[in-house]
Amino acid sequence: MAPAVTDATDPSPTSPRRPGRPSGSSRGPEQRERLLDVALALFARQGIVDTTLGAIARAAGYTPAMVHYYFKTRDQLLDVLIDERFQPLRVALREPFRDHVDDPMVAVAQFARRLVELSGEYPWFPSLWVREVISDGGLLKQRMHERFGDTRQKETLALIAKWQKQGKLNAQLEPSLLFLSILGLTVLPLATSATWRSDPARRKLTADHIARHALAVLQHGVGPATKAEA
Amino acid sequence: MAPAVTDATDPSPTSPRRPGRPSGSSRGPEQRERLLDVALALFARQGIVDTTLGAIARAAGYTPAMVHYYFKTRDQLLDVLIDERFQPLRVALREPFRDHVDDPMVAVAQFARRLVELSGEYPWFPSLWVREVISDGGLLKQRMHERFGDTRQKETLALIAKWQKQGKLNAQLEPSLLFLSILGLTVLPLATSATWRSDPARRKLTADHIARHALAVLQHGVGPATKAEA
Amino acid sequence: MAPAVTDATDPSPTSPRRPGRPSGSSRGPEQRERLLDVALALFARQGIVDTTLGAIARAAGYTPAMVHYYFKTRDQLLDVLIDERFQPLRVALREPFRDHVDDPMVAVAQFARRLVELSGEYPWFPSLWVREVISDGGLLKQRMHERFGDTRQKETLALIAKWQKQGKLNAQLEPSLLFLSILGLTVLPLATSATWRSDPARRKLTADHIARHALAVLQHGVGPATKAEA
Amino acid sequence: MAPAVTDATDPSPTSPRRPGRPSGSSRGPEQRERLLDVALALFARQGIVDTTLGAIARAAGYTPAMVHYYFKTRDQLLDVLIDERFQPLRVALREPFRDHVDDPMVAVAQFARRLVELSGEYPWFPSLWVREVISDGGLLKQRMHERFGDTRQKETLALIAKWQKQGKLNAQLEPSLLFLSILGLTVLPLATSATWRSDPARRKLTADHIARHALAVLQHGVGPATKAEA
DNA sequence: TATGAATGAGTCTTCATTCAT
DNA sequence: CATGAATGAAGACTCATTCAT
Repeated sequence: MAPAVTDATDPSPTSPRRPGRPSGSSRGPEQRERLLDVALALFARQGIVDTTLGAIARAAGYTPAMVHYYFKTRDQLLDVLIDERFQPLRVALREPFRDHVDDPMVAVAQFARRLVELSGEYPWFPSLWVREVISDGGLLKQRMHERFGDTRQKETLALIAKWQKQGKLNAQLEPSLLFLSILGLTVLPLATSATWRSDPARRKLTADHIARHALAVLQHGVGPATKAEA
Repeated sequence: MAPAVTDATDPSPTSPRRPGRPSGSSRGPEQRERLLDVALALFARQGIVDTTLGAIARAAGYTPAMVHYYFKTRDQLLDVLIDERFQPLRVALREPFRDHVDDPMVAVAQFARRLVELSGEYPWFPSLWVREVISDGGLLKQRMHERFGDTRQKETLALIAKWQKQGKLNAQLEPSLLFLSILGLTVLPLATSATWRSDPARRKLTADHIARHALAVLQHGVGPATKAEA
Repeated sequence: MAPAVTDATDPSPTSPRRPGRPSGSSRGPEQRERLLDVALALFARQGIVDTTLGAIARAAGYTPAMVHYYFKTRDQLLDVLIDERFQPLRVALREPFRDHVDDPMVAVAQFARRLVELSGEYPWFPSLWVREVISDGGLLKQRMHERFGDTRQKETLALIAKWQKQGKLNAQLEPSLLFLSILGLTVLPLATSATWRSDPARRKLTADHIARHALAVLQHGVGPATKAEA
Repeated sequence: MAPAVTDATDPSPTSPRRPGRPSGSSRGPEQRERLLDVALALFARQGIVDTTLGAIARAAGYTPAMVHYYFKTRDQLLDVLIDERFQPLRVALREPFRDHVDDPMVAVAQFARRLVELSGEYPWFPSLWVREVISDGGLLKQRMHERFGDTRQKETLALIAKWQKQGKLNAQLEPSLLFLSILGLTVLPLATSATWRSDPARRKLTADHIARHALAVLQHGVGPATKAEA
């Protein structure tokens, strides 16, 4: 048995050294990727706690033992998921605010749009984000915090405050809630969508509708258009 | 002893009859209430699936067997929770839109405020709502649907559309997303708050701040105040 | 009784008297008798091990605690059952062989008939006898042995042997199996009968048929009538 | 992957590969067989309901979890038992009546003998048959019915009636009770025998004695030999 | 006399995990 | 690489039993 001091904190998104074979070829273990895909899908559908390793294995056409072969423990599977699947999204989502430091409204709009886009590309994202990342007690919440604590948080808040002072953002906003609000207007509806199949009123809601709606609220609120905007 | 005979499906289409109770007072035994309280608290903190009956019992100072004494099965506990704790909130939340049929903005504002108030009064509400009611695969989602299917849904959507035509609501909104948006701006942040203790940037965020922020977004969007509103 | 929802499955034999008021009547421990009756009925239908004290109580319209009130433990209930319900039958069944010491065939016939009669009067008898008294591992087997070991067994066997020598009984018989054979031809079919409701071939089989059949076998075997008997 | 039968309910996206079994031999792992053997032995000795999976495991030298590994649930263990252990006996027992369609007395004799033989070979048979298959409420009764409903029943009864008309069988017999009678004369005594160790009168009763006795009754009844047969 | 409340002990079942092959 | 075999630990649920009232 291995030394068992499996440091879950190990942030090595790159070379996930497979024990034994030196892995000469570049042929990544596609099994591994497949398992990650399947895991994300099931986690998103049923919640993490409700998804057994056996279920993941079965859905992927493998044996439970194989899941352990690739991810020594259940915990490590989660860590890998965060490092290899969530982290990239996080990075991608930061861009709008980097590219438009002077025009927050543009940044906000792009951020919202990108959220919706990414959710289309990675269907597991909304559900997992809502249930397991932002929700209290979410299984990924603490983990993500540990892995990349919000280093830049203070700066970001300061930036938002500055925008408000400059009259570029609604001064009534709570800076620390800005991002969460955008998520709440985009990702939250998306996280509910699977059920929409059976809900006639929403059946035809596409990502586009959601994006449009979110932007409408973000840009004008729910009230009627004011004259200045008409 | 034997695995028992014929339990079969729960034959109580109506509210599970509370036997014994002299029926004078509707107050169940306080133990029962206590267990429900504790259950809600733990469910909200750790998620439903992660909370064993044993944990609930222990937290309440009893034995696991006693939980079964009051709620024959885990499933029935959930049902009771919905009927006795969630249902009342649902009813209370409908009022604003009943009382202000002609002024949707007032209704929206009151609805948002009430959400925040109720969340203060019932701290389990935001977390459970986000994780277990609106999230895909949430354990209460299907249950709540079964118990009170959204009868009035169509009418509500029609009403919203009417408001939009009357120029009382932002015409860009997706009617079916209106409520979810309000929830996303109020309940979602509240569902994240327990962790805020350790997040200095948000430590002082009170329910009031959240309410104010949500109203700000709902009334004006995140952009700067327009002249018409100044 | 537990506050939890009670199974609606139970088809209580008699009307489930709601307990409480002493009911005015001569009030012997009729409760006790009632419990014994119900216990026998359920034991016969589902087997002893499969029948919980709770089920007995419920079927009788009482609470489980009351069963303990009358019969301190489950074991004692069984003992009482043996003493008060089985023992009398045993005695009654001995008579034929006492009354016809000189004519075993008459005794046998009467014994068989009486078995069928008693089974009609005490419907629990065949089933319990087969499952719990003669079957290996039957819950009553050891108990009955302890309570009234077959004192007279040796004498009885000797008597049978004597009959055989006198040409009054088939000499090929194994004395120790005589009684069991008679039981096997009468009580065993009766113990199967409840199922017959759904078995068209046997639906109309009455106790009379069974008695007649058993006597036919006992008197002539299954072969065709020999000339001497014609 | 577990060898236990996978739930047909399982919605596994891909085909749930039944790995392992080389499919050449139909022999399952010997552990499985061993567990079945032990289960039968214990079921016969103590009754099915009284035998916990833990007891089976322990008696076989394994852990309870392993029983679940091979038989997903207690119920499935019973089903396997029926299919793999009872069914073969059933088939074997039919032969006599197939081979001697014209001479029922020969068939009956062979059937009785075979019952005794099989009981010697499979000591669990008599006890389980009496307690769990023919007894009302026996755990295997319904199961066996479901699995192989008595297709040929009607034909068999007709055949017996025919024999009676042809003077080949006692006309007084109830056709539907013929088989049960033979069982009652052979299997029933055998089902009692384990206890005979402690019963001096029966200690030396061998299967042979029982067979001889049963045949004696079946062929002549319990009465003395008639002249025609002398 | 009768019961509601409560529990300890035990059973079935699941699942992550290990390990020899 | 991959898996079948096996298990420890834990959870849901049941039930006989006790006890204060």
